[in-house]
Amino acid sequence: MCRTEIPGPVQCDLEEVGGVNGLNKRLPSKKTIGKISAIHHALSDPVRIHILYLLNVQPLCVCVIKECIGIAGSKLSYHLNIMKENGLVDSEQQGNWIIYRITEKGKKYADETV
Amino acid sequence: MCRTEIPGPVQCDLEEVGGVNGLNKRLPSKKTIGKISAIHHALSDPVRIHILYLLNVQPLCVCVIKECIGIAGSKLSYHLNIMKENGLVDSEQQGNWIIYRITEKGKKYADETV
DNA sequence: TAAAAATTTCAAATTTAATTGAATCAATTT
DNA sequence: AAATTGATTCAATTAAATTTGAAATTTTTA
Repeated sequence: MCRTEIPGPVQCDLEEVGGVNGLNKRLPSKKTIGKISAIHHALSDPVRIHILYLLNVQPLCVCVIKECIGIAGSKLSYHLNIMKENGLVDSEQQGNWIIYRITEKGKKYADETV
Repeated sequence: MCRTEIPGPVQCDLEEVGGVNGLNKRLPSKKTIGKISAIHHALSDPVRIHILYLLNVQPLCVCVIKECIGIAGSKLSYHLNIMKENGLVDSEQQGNWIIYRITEKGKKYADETV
């Protein structure tokens, strides 16, 4: 890694932890890291956060979400789908409409402070 | 919004909340929504989650992070910078090295369950 | 069963993010 | 002060995500 010595405190802590190998053992698996980044990716767009907070108030059909946000239907579908794939929302057909609702998982993220 | 009527339960809840206007008033501001999506974007890459968990164990210089993750220096710099801009980590120069540490804000995200 | 409405799907175009390697910068050592 | 090392910056490239509008799908109504 570094040819010469690395800084004292970092060095000490690192030894205590078992060096680079020991450090790596303390980390989540590659798979887990992938899942974590994926859920954050699903939340990384303002449109999707907007939808999340809307559905945190009450379940809504697509046409009302569309009216609230003011975007094209195809665009809305695209974002709803990403949220659904990541378990933030789910949907149910009711007659001519499809009602989207926030999931328990989604709620976890709808209450965070910035 | 919808030409005919919207589904009963959605309709009722929506009226209670003050219609689309009332609903919109319950949401965070555009600015807040932007901040929330930005922080999630900073966490939306596996490399950055990897770094976050590394630094959650202990502060590290760039060369050790590089060794743990196994990526090019310029790539690492790019990701560290995004994390820093979003307040997940900060850094301090110590002689020839730059030590990165997780922030309080960063810690909040390093303990979440998937 | 044809027409209409709500929503989704698809392919193309656009935008944004990430990667790469060379060059640069800053601190340190000789 | 020149050479070395750790780290960042930059411009070019590649890759991924988002947007767009038209077409298709599903359900309901006439």
